Amino acid sequence: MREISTDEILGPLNEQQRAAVTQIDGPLLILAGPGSGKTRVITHRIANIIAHGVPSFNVIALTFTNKAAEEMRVRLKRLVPDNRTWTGTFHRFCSRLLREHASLVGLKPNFTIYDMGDSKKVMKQAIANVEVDLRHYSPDMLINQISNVKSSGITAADFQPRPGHSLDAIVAKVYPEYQKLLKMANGVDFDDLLLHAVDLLTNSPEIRKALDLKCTYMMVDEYQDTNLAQYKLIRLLNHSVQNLAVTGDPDQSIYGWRGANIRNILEFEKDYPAVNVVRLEQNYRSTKSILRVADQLISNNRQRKEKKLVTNNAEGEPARLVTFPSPQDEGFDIADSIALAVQKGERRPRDFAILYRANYLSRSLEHSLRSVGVPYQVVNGHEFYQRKEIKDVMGYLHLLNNPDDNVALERVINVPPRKIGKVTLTRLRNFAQDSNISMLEAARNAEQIDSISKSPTGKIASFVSMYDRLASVPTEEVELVLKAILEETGYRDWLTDDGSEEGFERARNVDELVVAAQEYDRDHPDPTESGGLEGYLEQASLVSDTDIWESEADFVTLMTLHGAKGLEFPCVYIVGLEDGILPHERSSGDDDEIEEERRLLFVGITRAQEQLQISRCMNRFRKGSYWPAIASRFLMELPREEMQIFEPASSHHFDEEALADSIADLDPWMHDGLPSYDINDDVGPSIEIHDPPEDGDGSLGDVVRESIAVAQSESGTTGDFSNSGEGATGKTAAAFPRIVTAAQIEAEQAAMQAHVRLHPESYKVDMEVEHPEYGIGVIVEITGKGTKRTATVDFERLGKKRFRLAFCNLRVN
DNA sequence: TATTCGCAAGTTTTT
DNA sequence: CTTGCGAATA
Repeated sequence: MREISTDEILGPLNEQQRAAVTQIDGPLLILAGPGSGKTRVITHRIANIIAHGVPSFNVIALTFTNKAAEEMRVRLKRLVPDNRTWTGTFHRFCSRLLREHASLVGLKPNFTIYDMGDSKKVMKQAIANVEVDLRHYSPDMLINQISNVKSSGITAADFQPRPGHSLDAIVAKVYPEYQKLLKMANGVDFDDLLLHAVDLLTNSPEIRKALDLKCTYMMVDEYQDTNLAQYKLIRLLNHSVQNLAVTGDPDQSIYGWRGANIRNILEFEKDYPAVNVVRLEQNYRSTKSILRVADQLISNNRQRKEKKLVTNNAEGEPARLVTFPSPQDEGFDIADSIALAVQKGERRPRDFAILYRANYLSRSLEHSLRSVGVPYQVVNGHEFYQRKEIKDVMGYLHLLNNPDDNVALERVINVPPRKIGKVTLTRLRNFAQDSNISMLEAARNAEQIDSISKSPTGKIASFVSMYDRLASVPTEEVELVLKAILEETGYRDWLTDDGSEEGFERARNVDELVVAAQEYDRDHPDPTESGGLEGYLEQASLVSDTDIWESEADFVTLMTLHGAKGLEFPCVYIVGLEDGILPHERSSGDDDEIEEERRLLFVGITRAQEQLQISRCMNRFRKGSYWPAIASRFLMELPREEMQIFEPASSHHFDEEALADSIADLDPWMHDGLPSYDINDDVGPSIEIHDPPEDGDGSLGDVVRESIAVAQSESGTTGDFSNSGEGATGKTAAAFPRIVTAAQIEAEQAAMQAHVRLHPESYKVDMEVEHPEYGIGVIVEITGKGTKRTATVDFERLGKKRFRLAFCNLRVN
């Protein structure tokens, strides 16, 4: 191993950072403000520990996201090229541990990790099985409650309902049943990964001790986000030796709703009395003015460890506080200003991030960015894996890897349709549960099940034999397994059978999955080292949304405030600062929850390096129509006197009722990404915030696209991230963000020019129109208005059909 | 008994 | 818009 010089490790550090890095033994609490070089401290500290003779494989670093783990791994490798330090997420750590000792917690090593949707199905089944009265609670509330119990490290056997607590009483019944079903399916949910690991280490002292001795130096990142189960896990692994260093920032604790316990960090000093506390307060990220905004906001929180934020960075521009009439204005204004900055050559798309409280808020922003021609990526990780076609194909993979996976079997047994229906399935399920075998096993013996009549038996038998043919395919290369599935089941052909555009879209997604599998195989050639089917499935289950973010590519980033934690951008827009959105209406209960929402905004603000704009709208689309929106209370907690404030001009002829009407009529247009006409025109001019771009001569978009093309070709050569090591995230995950490239936008616009879809009022009788399915026809009658405006079209081949013009896909040549 | 169609309801954050 | 659920239909 190469000798690392002390200079190399300590040189680039400030005094506080150095204090954290040079402490090797004993407990250490690093309170790290945003942008304070936390990752640098962790990696340099590990390097220092190794430099002092500790074998690198005795050091382990736990993070929350794969992205953070990956970054740590890469940066550590730069300092200590051939280290064998394990870096990864809690969940991955536990998953590894459980696969090794599965039988000790009643699992088999090939267990399935269920996502939320699948867990929900199991939960519904459990609820049905125990016949509880759910009149006063929804399944979602129950899922939540059980998740909370699990996050506290309480197993089904240990659970004690509080007397007189009706939800607890239900949990006491459903929780054990839910666990029973999971166990039968050889599956775990996310909470189980932690819970079972804690269970394992608690009940197997030898394993606990061995692991404790192996992990002699432990680092935990984002400690403020740990829940009780994670806390227990950490304690179990720091029993014999307490060389534990945790980093965190109570002001950035934003996962309380998930069971994260801010107490863990606030009381770390009580848990480990010998602790040394280091504060990293020097900020290297943001301008002074941005930092003051963050500081003043967070000072409204009572539950916190007082912490200063100081920086030597420039004063910078004042932050901007803007009020827009509507989300359309908000979107177009942001898109325009980004396009302008890119056009002038001041910025590149990747310098910008637009952050919001909830995913649905990205819609109008996407629409605007498209119209203006700015490439963007929406970081919404599970979206891809949540698609039906992807879940179906993954279902087959899961069933092959884990034949007990009943959820997967129920998902795929009749997809594509094999004429095996609900009733048959229920009988199969009941038989399996009664005989304590898997549903696949039950299917093998279908002819012995009295309740199942003759005709479905044959269908089931042919499904089973198809499964057996697939099961004979070697699982070392995921790509081959995937292709065999598509071939054998005819799934892909079934998608495109009806010739619809949607079908082709789905088939493309499936193809993308095959490409991802290819890449996975390439990056994980060794089946024993997380390669092969099992490794692939595990990784697919444990990717999160920020993991999927492409930092190298030149796109504007759209993501939730939660997703943005740990990242930084030169220019940040935070949108939707409205009561009910931020703070969110479903969390505006007590002070604690308001404080968490405030921290969420604090996280958003502190992502910004140079420019920050916070905005809100006076109207927001909710429950089918536009409603006046109230400004977020947080806006009054900002240092308004030093910010640039923009309100709509008073002369602006703004008629709320007319706006609501006009936009309600237009709503279908908002979602479908077809900017046939500019909603702005109906609303009136947007407020003047900066110089409006030159009138529409089309040159703006072109210039933007051109500079984007250049940027992309540059990043293509420089941005090759050669990730060796374990490659937890790897490129597989990187293939899935919803990216809209300049080329795509161009193609779309070209297509739109060829076939133009019109405003509902613009269609006239006798017009010739084209429909994607029915072909060419002539409008013979038009009635109604607004969204009810309906045309009757006489098609050459199929005769007359009626269409609601606002929704249909009729185009004029 | 499976499939398809129509209608109603609903949209926080995520490992 | 999307998803899920129930009723009609083949």
